[in-house]
Amino acid sequence: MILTFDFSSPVPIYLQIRNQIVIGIAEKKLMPGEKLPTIRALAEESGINMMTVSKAYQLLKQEGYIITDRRSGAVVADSGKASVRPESLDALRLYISELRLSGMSREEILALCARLYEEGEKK
Amino acid sequence: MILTFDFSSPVPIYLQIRNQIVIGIAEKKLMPGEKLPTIRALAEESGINMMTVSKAYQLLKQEGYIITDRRSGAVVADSGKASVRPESLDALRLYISELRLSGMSREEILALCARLYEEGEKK
Amino acid sequence: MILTFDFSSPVPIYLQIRNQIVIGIAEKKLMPGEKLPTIRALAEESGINMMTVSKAYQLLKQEGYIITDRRSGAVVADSGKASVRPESLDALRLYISELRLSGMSREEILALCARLYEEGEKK
Amino acid sequence: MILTFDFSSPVPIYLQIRNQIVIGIAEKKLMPGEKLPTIRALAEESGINMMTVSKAYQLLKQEGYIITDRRSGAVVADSGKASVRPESLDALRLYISELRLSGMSREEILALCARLYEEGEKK
DNA sequence: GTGGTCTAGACCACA
DNA sequence: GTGGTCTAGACCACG
Repeated sequence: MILTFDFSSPVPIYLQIRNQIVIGIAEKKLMPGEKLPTIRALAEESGINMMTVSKAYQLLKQEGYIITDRRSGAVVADSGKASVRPESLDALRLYISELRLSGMSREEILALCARLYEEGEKK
Repeated sequence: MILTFDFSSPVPIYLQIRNQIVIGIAEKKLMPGEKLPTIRALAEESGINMMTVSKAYQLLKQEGYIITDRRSGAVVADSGKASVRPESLDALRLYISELRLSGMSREEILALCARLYEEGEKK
Repeated sequence: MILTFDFSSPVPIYLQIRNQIVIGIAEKKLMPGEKLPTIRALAEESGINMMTVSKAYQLLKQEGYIITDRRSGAVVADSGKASVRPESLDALRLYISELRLSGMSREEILALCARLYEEGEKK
Repeated sequence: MILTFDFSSPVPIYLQIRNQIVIGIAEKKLMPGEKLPTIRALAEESGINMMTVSKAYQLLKQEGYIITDRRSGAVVADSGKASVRPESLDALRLYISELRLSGMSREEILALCARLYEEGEKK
């Protein structure tokens, strides 16, 4: 599990970390119960400040994606613990609208969604 | 077509305007060729700063969703003229990941996407 | 509304800020719609770092006690928007247990609770 | 008397132990004079470090909830021996504020407090 | 002007 | 060892 960053993106770094970990869990690159790197380790290997990594972890914890155990650091939570953010639904609606306006058909869009879904299944 | 704003959202106002207009076009509340309100009019009726509305219109124009005509102001462009933002794909992947982690099955997610797509078709 | 801090307390500063503002709202020293000091102003007058104050405000926002408006800073939200944290109930149970074990009777405890409640009513 | 732990809670483990024992005494699951498990036994059966359990017992002793006897280990002290922590009052004020802001009326709050009090009486 | 983000360093309690 | 907190300063996008 390697993280990559786009420092020129409007998406803040801590959210980029959070997003990649969420996708990693969904696509089973990170399994429930698996240990995440410690804040310090992740900060060091990625060159990101500890506070920033910490912010990402706190967000992930608050959303229910990970559990931070005082003794052993952070581990991936069991699936189904996280709840969908209402903004996610709005955003999904928006992106599907954009795809349609770019000329994609209903079938193409659904096929795309299915493909994205299956990205995590085949593993 | 009424615009609503969430001033406490992290999404900047100009993007909220842009997003609502894009969804409006996709869901056919705004038809190709239809005139949009002038910047001044929209700013006044919604209590938003003109600079902010202007920024939204510039973005919409640049993305190909609207065309600005010196005489008649801004009109909705023909469908298929807009280009998909490359971030959209990543975002779609992220949102599908979130839906899956909330416990939704492949079928439920695809049904949701289809429903979001059809929101604009039935009209 | 003057904030006071106990730097030797195990309760972190940002929580002390949050708690005092919550109490202030409940006891009507801060009314719905009222503007809170800006992060910078509060940081300066209290000698606390901006980031710490910011953390308190973000928590208050997330819990629904305040709304941060991109234009005018933070204002007190309407009452009834916030939801009780389950930990609060546990903590209440704990404190009532402690009061009882210190020898207070049922009536004394209820009178104390009533008094604390009315602290905000008489204003 | 079974102890449960939330390792992802900000409340340190030793306090979680202490709190559960205090509630247990108040709700008469632990009676004055009753023997508590030894530090070693409690540590083993719950998988907690002995140092941590010891810290909890020291705190309980210092607060007057238990008495440690060289021969018979730790026993529950007589009621009324414990002293109220001064922070308790502030905390109570805070929690009542939170309940009020969640929309509960004076009567509902007092009824809740009475119910929490009686939790231990009916036994 | 505002809030939001980030850095580089530090200290602390907990286990 | 871990995560949690705090500081002092900086930059940025937004409106």
